Amino acid sequence: MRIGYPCINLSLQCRSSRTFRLKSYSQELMEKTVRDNLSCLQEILQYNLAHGILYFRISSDLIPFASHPICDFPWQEVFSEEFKALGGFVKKHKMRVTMHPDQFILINALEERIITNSVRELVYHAEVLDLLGVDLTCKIQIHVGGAYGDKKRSMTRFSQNFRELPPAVKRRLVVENDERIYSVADCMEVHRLTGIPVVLDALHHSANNRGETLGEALSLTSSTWRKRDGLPMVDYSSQKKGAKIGTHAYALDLKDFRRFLAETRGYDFDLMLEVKNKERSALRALKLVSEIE
DNA sequence: GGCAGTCAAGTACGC
DNA sequence: GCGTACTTGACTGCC
Repeated sequence: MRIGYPCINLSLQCRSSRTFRLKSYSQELMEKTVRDNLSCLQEILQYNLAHGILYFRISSDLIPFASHPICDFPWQEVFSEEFKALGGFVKKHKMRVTMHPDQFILINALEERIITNSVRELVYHAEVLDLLGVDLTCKIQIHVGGAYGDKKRSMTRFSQNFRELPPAVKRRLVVENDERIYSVADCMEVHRLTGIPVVLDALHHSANNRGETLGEALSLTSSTWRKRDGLPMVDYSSQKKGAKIGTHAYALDLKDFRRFLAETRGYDFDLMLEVKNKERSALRALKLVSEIE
């Protein structure tokens, strides 16, 4: 099991997700921002290696406005060497990097415009991973999307639109269960229709399920990962006490995490800790896991 | 320097 | 049909 955290390292001063307002766009600002973001990503990966963290989610803001029509900056060519070096580092140390485009990415939308924009954004994500030169275990994780009043038809639309996606996106795309609409069982149906692997989000599962235990859900989702997809991906976060179900806690709740480990014993997977204090919780989780083993 | 409002993008829901 | 909540970190304007 590799343990990771998303996008930001709070122990470091730099951020790999610096952006700017659309109104401020210029090629110069774009170049500087991307250069700084890539340099910070290098710092983060070095920090991770030094601390035994081999799993990391790269921020979608690495290249701001990459899929926006305003972007006329050939970042792919300008920074190809930087990407190659970063990817070489990832591969050399057997790390896994993934990406998670946000809620606006909907390939089952009703409006053609939304699908077009989503595909552009997915192509950008695939470009980043391809430029790094990392293998197909490095995934792009999205949710199934909206229900639009008819979940079944919306799932069918997902699978139909999935078939039309560029191969570079298709081979990296995975779906994650969400806390309101698409449960693990729904994602399994999407898997049946498309063949794509399912990421299990443990907290979402606790809020939205059909009675499966966590272990049963993990057994189901694990079966969707082929050898070339790598180990199954699992997202875990502690529920913030007293807050709405699904709200991420500030720090890892060790008691809850122990229970999670007990419930998932016997399965191997890579674990993404979606906790606000980021790498600090990842380090505590690593320590706990090594003590148990 | 600090704070509050706002930011490319969407859906769901209540009125 | 319209406004608002959802979630999140960072930018931006204002004091």
